Amino acid sequence: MPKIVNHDDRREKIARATWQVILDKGMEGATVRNIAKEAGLSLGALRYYFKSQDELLVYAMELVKNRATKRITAVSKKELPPKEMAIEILMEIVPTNAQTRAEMEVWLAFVTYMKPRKHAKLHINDDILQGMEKIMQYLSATGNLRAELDVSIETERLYAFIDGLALHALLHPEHLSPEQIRKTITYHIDQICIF
Amino acid sequence: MPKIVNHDDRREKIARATWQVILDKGMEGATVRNIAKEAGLSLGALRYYFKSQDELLVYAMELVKNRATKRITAVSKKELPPKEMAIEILMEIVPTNAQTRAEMEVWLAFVTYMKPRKHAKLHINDDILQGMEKIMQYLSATGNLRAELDVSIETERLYAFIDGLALHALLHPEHLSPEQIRKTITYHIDQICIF
DNA sequence: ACCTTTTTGGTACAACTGTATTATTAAATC
DNA sequence: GATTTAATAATACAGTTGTACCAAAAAGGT
Repeated sequence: MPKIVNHDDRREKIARATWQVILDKGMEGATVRNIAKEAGLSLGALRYYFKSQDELLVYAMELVKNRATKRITAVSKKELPPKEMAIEILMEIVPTNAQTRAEMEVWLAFVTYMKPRKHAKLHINDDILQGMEKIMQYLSATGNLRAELDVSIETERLYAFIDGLALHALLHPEHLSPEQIRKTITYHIDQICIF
Repeated sequence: MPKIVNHDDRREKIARATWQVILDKGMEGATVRNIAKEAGLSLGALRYYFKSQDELLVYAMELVKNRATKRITAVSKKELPPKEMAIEILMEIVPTNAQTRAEMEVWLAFVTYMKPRKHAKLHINDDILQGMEKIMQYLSATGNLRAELDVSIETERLYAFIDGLALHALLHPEHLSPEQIRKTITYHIDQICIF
């Protein structure tokens, strides 16, 4: 059993370099050579940590997913009133800063890249949908949700609303400031809650 | 002034072949050779109609935009009650059939492809935003909109909601049937309108 | 018939792609 | 210190890319 010093750290560093290259040059620019150059490694070194390009891309995307999941669960751990809690979690999904914007940009590039390639299925959105269900359930259980609403459709509506907002924040960041995003999300929550 | 028989028709045919290739193999597969093969032309012939690949891609995307615009304006010409009119127009934006799904898939692939390439700006979303503004304005002018609502934020909300729904319909067509899409859209319109 | 212009197919080329292979260095284990 | 393994670098290769070029064909006008 050989002692491996920092194998996983290196893979993560390479994944980070991959994100940067995708941000700079798009999915087409995510070549093994560009990634190796960004990571400061040789082709051979890169190939040692990832046997193929596909393995590298999949790993990099799973890391994106894990990061987002971690951020969201961290927020959900905080002690907040139901409505504020919902708003904070939703704000964590919509890209508002360079960090989260980069994450979603990479994710979107990867999704459209993988779309015509059947074999690899993506389950990222399922997690977000589950999050929406949890939020609606939470608001309902704490008595904040207006009683006459259809929870099932409202979940779908919130899901679409948030992802659309995220898409717009990504494609037109100059037209949708973080303050406007928060205002719009708060508005929606207020509309489906009592008061 | 030489008589050109069907120059524009050929360019449109090539653009259509480009869409098909993007649908089949993604943006990475949209090579001049693949497109020429799909269109049944030689490399030289293709190059005669489009001096560069960029010119071809831009032309193909403008055609997508024109098609969508035409479909929507055609619906808006119909004589319908305000709420039904709004629903029909919104249904035209969300991809519900193979045709419109293909259009949006190509558009999304193109947008993410062009994102890191600064020079070319896309104005497609501006048109959709203007459409949302028109719908809200129309609902408001005909007295269907609930009075206490903030029209500005409601427009942004509708905009995000529809684009999110469109994104979901594209990425998870099995989870969002046309009937469900119509039901969700109708629900949203009902929520912001009187009755 | 001739000539001009449009349209096409074929080929060539330099650059880039993912992957494979090799030799060499650094590190760990005995 | 010896030896085994991890890690790196360099190079090679076959395939694909966008673009350029050119000769042949088709079409149109005179």
